[in-house]
Amino acid sequence: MPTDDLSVTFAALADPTRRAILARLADGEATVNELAAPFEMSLQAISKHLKVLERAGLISRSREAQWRPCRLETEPLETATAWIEQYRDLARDRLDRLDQEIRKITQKKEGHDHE
Amino acid sequence: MPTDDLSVTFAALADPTRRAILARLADGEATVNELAAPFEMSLQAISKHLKVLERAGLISRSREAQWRPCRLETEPLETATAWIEQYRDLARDRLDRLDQEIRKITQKKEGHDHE
DNA sequence: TCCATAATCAACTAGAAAGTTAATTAACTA
DNA sequence: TAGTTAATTAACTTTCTAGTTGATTATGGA
Repeated sequence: MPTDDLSVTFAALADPTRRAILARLADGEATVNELAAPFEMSLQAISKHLKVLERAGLISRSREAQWRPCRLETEPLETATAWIEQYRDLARDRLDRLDQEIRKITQKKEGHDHE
Repeated sequence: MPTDDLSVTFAALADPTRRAILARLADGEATVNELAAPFEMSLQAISKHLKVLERAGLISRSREAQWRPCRLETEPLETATAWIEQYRDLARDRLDRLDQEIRKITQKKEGHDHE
């Protein structure tokens, strides 16, 4: 299993239960039981999912009496989008340049056709 | 293993070798051997990574004689960033509102202090 | 103190992921 | 046709993941 930050972040996002938990947390803090409520699976399974999210830095947990409220942390989300966008943009630029080349060639050809 | 599109995309991105392959492809098409060259692992392993990327729709492959050039496909990258940004923005907005509330309360308190 | 609640830890299982080597397919080349 | 190159498929191993149940820890309340 890769252990670099980006891999850990993407791996954490690669599960619908964990993404649903993050979506819920975008609305505000919640306890483990609250987060577990919508799902069929056991509380222990949710606890494990939270551990994965915490390890990825996507959530943080405090302590209030016997509750451990979770909150969303956006920093790894920034890093993840930054990575994706970098290569999306590079690919886009390259395609734009290709497109321009094709246009140039096509225009030249059309010019010759008309003369 | 979850099989929904987003999970498949994020899982594909959760590996440094695969991300390096995508980074290379942002520069333009490449064959399997070209993509494999920078890595220590076997060609077969790279072939498997490419299969994962293809299944996620992150690359497409054509055929030219005995070569199968790979190209980057950006559509799943868009979907992935869209998901992330949605919840990042929701969380950001919520924090902004919280911040305003705190400011209001602090200003009221300060007002009273000075009267 | 005793009990209930919130959550985690421990041990286990089934299935998936990532790598290996060996064999196979497909296309070009002499 | 025989040989070479590009790439995939097959079989196998090791390690990790995601879930289970049962036991344990930590806190608060009667």
